Amino acid sequence: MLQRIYGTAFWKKKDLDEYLHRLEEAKKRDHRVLGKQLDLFSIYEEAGPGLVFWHPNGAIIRQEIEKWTEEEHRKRGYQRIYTPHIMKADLWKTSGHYNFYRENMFFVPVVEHDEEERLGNDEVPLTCEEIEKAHWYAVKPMNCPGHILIYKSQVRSYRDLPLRFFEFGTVYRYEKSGSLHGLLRVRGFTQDDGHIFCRPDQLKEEIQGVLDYVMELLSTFKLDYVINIGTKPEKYIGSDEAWEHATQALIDALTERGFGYNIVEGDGAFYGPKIDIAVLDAIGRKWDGPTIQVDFNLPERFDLTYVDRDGQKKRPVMVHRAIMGSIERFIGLLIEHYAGLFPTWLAPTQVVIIPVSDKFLDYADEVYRKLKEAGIRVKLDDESAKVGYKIRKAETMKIPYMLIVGQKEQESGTVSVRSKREGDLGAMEVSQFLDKILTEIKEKL
RNA sequence: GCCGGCUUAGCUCAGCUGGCUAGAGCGGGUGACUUGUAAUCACCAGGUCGGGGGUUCGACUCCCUCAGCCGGCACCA
Repeated sequence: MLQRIYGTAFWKKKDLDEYLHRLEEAKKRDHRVLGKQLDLFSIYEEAGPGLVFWHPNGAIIRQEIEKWTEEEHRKRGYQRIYTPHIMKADLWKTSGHYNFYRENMFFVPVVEHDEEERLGNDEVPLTCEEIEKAHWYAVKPMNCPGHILIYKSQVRSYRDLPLRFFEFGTVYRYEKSGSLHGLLRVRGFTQDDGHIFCRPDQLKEEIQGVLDYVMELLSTFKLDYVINIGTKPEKYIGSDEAWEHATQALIDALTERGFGYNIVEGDGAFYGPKIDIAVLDAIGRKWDGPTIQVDFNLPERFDLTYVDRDGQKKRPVMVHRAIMGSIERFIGLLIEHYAGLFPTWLAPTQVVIIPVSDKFLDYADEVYRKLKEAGIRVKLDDESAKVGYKIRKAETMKIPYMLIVGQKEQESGTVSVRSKREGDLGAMEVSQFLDKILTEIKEKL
């Protein structure tokens, strides 16, 4: 009989202590725990593993991030598009996903059946016969084919390039059960997905544009990261010259911007080299998010062309890129990164007003209206409970600001400000507080 | 998917080697209290113990199986 024993060893007691401390810290920041505590999202056994339900609080965070992302894309010359969630299986044969990615895909059979027979029978979804006769759709695991169809919808001139399409593309992938992890690894997620169609000579500049955007994201959220370049794998398509050109474009783009990077030999996709940027979580684990991938394969498979200056049809280069990667994963990382205490612009509830007793409800309501009118996400805690209890509730929910109002404040027309970050800030005029918080929101502090 | 562990109330968890009507705290409801910077008190309602099957006089407890979760591996945004 064999008995397997697992263990983790440390050279010094201090290393072990640090490790244990880090685990404890990570537990406090765990996005799955905070997600429940802050009422952000949930996942249900009965709905399916890896499928996320965004609660009102989580939805606010997501919407704020999407708003920001959408605006950044617009500024950077992207055109927003929408594509369907299911498409015919044949399309995925053309794209090659059916062949290479089938085991990760969800399929939808379309069946003609006798409605009478089906009524009241939910035991067997499909008979073997029906499966044989069904024609199949696939739920999209990626957004590229949809973007490509739009590219192909008209003849493109070299003057049209680069063409940059952007979509919040929700995709579904049947990830192995053991790899699922809260929001960080799910089966249904939304990519901030974009595809750039350009001429080969535009490649480096386009990559730099994406890189600049990624850096804007990482600095806005103050995230730590590592940059990796994945080069030509053993199995690949496309000419060696094309690989050489594209890989060099990635390297040059990074070097000219002064970024360090690791080369991961053979880690490129079979269709082209890529830059992956891994974001670090609370315990230092790396999660790929931002990605820039050059693709020689799909333009070929879908026979994409543009008419060049000389009147000849030429093949465009395609760049797949995601800035956050997946919104689910990105928010998961943010929850851990901020330990649930979101910057004010993202906080689901930005301010809670706490009247000392019911006697001050009228004044509290007056303050509430003023903030509401200024566009602040504000709540009035009108429960007949002690101040200490209400403060505790707000602290637990990690609300950035509490405004305590009682006799003093009502008489002087002020509010007592308690900041989650800065502690007790004392009494101020409502307008003074508004200036402070509105600046904070605008500056994304 | 693989290896190991786990699954009891909305949440976090008790429940000894199988044996009376399965417990607590938080949360929820009701009432009282009218409160000054991290938990006021009392009462009440919530569970076919993850699903299915088996062993047994008897299963939350033992076995099988399915599902889900957790940790790790492998794979990926």
